Amino acid sequence: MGKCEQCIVREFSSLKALNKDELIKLAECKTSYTIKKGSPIFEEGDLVNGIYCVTTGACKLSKLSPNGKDQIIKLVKAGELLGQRSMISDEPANLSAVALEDMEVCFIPKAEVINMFDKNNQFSMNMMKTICGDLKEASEHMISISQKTVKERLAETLVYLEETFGKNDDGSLRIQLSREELAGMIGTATESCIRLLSDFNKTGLIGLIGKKIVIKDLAKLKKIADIV
Amino acid sequence: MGKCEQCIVREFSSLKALNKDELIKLAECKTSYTIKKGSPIFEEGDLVNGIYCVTTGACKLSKLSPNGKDQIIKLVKAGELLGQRSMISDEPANLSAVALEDMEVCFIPKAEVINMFDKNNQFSMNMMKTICGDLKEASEHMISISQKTVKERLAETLVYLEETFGKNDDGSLRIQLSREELAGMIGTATESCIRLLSDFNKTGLIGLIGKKIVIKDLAKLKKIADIV
DNA sequence: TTAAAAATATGATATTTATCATATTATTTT
DNA sequence: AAAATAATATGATAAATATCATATTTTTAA
Repeated sequence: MGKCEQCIVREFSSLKALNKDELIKLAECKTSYTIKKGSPIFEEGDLVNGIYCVTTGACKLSKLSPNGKDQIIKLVKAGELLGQRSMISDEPANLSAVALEDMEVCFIPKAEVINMFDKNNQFSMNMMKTICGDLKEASEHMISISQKTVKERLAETLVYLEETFGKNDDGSLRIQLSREELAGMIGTATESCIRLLSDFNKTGLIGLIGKKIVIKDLAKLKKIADIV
Repeated sequence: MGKCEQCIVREFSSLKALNKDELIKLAECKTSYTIKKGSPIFEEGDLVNGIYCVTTGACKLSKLSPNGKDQIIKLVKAGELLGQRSMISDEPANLSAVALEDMEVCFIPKAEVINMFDKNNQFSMNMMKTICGDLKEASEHMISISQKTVKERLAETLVYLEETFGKNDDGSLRIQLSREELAGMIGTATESCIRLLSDFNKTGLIGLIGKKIVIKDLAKLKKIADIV
């Protein structure tokens, strides 16, 4: 059983408010899981009776629509928590969490989280702030979908992916999304997404190495995305 | 100065967790405001140093986009709170709150809210649940904008408006939105919204009395919106 | 009350984006 | 390694929606 005390990722989430004793207690009640790329951590409709702390890897939070399209609401990376919404609301998850790469996550049962809420105000305040941040992002994402063109949203998303997940040695985006997943983030048809990537490639904004994407002109992409 | 104890709307928000003493204390520190239809309660960029409790009336939370369109993120009605996101995040508001009808609101300063967070866990838990609910709604709204047609979204919104705000004696929607505002909720051009209302009118789904809208076939609208 | 302004309505057209069809390339399975 | 499958790519078209123009109605202000 790993020690939460020595786990650096806790510094990046609400858990940073916990003191030594609380971390020791946390280490005793948590369960660690390894999740293979493509596997779900939880699925739409599951009762998530606690929260997951992502130690390594990243996942997507998405919802399958009746027409078969998977809309990606948010990407969650190492250091972030997962499942708070469902746990706090006491409702089944409205989104599925699926690993985009191999992951390690720690599950913290609800009773323990609630206990920490009660005893550590800074922890609950941090959690509130995180959720408020998510809410702000959701509003902005909504406006972006409703008022920007697909081209602008693709540019915006590519910039976000590079700035959030970094790049490999060959300059390609570290986080590997299929074209279908990228389309799901943008809220467009897969073909439209592929077509625009192709355009960006032709105009030198990006490079395409197989299915890998290299950002070649970040400044111009930002300009297209209208994020100055 | 009104007594919070005797104010029924508190039962509809996180404030329901407060006990008698807390309500008396609240009544002492709150400030009441009257807001005329069309006036802002706060605007994008304002630091909202507390929360507003809506006593009567309703308002829209919206964001003005660079192209001049006002995207409506959420409607807030009597009984609900306003400004939590900004207050909790300690950030300027990312949305403007503008009265859709004459309103009465009570402002509760941040210090008092934080104090209640610390002393009353149920209150902070309620607040978290509300914000989580908002987050869920935002996700669903996002999916709706990205995967449903304008027609489906208009149907969905009309159903929502009748079910949430009720109707007048003549059967028209109680909440009065301009076509432009309705378009802003749906995320479409005003003309497109007007055109579809006209279609719905011609096919007997709704009636149009001047600018008022009467829902005539709720079941069929729900079917169009795909909310069974 | 009348003139001016704003909101609603509708037609014509342009633009954006989705869909369908079909290659081409990459990946997996046998 | 070859066959099968899946992912990516691109063209041709259709559908949805935005935009522009202009008329009509409603509201506001002089």
